[in-house]
Amino acid sequence: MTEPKITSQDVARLAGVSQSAVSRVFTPGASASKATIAKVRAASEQLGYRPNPLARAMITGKSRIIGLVVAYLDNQFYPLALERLSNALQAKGYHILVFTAANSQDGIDAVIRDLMDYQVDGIITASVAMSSDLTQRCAAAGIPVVMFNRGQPGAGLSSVTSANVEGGRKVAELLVAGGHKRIAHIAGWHGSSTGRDRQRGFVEALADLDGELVAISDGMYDRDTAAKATRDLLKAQNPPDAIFVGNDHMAFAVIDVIRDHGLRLATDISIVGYDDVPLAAWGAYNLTTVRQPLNRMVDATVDTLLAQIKDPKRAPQKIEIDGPLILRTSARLPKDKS
Amino acid sequence: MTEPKITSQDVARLAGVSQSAVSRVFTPGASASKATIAKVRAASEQLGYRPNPLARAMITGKSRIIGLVVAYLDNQFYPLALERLSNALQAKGYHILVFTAANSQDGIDAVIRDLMDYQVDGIITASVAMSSDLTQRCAAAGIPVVMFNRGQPGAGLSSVTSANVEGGRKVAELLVAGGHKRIAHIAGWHGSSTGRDRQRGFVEALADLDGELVAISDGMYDRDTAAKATRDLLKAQNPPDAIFVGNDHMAFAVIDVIRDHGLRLATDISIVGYDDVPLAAWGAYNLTTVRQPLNRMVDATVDTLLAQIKDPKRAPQKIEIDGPLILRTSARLPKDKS
DNA sequence: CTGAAAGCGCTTACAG
DNA sequence: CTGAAAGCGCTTACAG
Repeated sequence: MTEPKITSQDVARLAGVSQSAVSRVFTPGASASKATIAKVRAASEQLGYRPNPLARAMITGKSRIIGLVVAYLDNQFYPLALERLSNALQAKGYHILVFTAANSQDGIDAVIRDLMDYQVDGIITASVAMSSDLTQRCAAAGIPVVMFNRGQPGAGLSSVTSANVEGGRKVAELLVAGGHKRIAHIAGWHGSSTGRDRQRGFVEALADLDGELVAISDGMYDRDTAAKATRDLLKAQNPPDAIFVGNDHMAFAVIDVIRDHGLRLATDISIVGYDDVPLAAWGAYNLTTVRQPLNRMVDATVDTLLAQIKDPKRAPQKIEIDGPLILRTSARLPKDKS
Repeated sequence: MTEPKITSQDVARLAGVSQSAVSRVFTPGASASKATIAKVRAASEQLGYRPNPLARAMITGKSRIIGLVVAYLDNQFYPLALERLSNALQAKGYHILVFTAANSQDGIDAVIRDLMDYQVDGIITASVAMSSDLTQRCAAAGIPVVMFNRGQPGAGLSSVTSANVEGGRKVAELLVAGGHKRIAHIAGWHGSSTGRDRQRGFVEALADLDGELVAISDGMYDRDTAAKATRDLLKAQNPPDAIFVGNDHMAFAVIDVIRDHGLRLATDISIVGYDDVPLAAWGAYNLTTVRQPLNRMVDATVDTLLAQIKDPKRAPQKIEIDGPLILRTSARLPKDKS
């Protein structure tokens, strides 16, 4: 019962024109007379013809497909990014081939190779790093890549992040101004530029301000790891009175543990996160955090990628977008602000 | 600087065989001698050849791409479903073309048409309904569709849901057994089978048990709508002592409002959700809810879809998977269970 | 502006 | 088992 596929041949026959004429009518920028256009449109309508994008892709080398590699979908930040990225790209007429990747280097490289086979016009990696080998292969294949929410040392790739060093610094300033004396940090994964940058800004600013940093550990962007780190901190003979947590997702786990111990937020211990995901604003957490301006980051990502697709010679861009500190109730405020 | 693409011609030349021989080596099931296979593999390795899936798709009509349409990414249930679905499909060698859809009928139909153009081998819609017109077109085009977490009256499409009617019933039984006297329901969107089924099971069971249903409203699967509905309920001269909320995502909003009003969960008012997303188990909410068995639902979805791709004449299946009530602390327990 | 023709990179009968 | 050839559904020089 499968309907036969309608091809440009069928349309040509019905419209009484050549197959190339049909193709031209559907190719933006190609020339065709009004009469031809009218005949072809009418015939297409009647038959329900739509050009086969696969055939088109094979010739032009442009698939209008963007590969999107994403991980950490349990952190609310990424589904939201995926949604916005997807909408923005769809609006520009692109389709999105999605890969969910565990964050192992082998897995990611295999995935990107697959993507390249499909002749994607560009690749966005969200929360994921690429090996420099692969980076070069993409460049060699002429496939632009932009990393979302992650940077990479060399100059090979475009990336869009928030101003993470600066963000870490803001948190240090807030905590010191709030009079905290024993400050700890449960960092984002050390394997990510994002985690390292936030930590660096935080630690440097703390040193500048003579704040006392009592402990640092790697939370791996993981709830359980962060929870365990928190329990360890609270077990100490002299527990911290503030913890800067590398992202909101971990900060929620930290808060759950804190409450479990009967401690009061802001009063006994202050918690600050990073991202400002929607959940951070919900009543149950009310998390003080640094906002990552998601919409602006997404726009920058899409703009950069499309610009590079349009002009393959365009140099990779490293874009950093500043985000504000959002004051809520999980951290004690400085006297003059409260 | 763009590298030229390696084709089967290049490999054939280097290996000293015909282009068809190269193709056969890469086509599972095609016959080739050991010697040929060895020569072709060696040459491919050396050149870094990988067959072009687009060209292959054009001939075979099988793209090994599955279209995935998803909405409501702010509800934690769906990103998780997306992740699992994506992983399961990737493991089977499929690629996933993702569309995020607002839940408007026009938008979804357009999206599915796009998907069909790309000759996807199958379509999964998550949390989204399809018009019967489109359903027929997919059938006519021979593209199997399975709806995830949503059913559809007619017999046209496969669907995988949890046992929603039964789930609603379980909640009614819990609430009545817990001695609640004024029970309200903030339902899932009436436009969704899922929302309607849960409500039906709940209302019917309540009637059977002589429970008093004081109010029903449509929460639209939306936080703000649910929050407003809750405020309205609490404003009444005689507010409810229990609310069954159509999914966890809305239940979190309901709980935020309840606490805002200084009410104690389970003591003053009981809240029950639906889904059992991870957040439901976190300390901040501890939500009593009906679990949707995500992994089993995903497995059933993938199995059904692949079976239908393999055998296009296979009849559509409507699969319902039972999920348990998860008792936490947001709802008062019956005496004998507490 | 328009048609005939070549070709994108493959798979698949068809002979041998 | 293997090669020559046709063809999937398009785009794009090339003439006219």
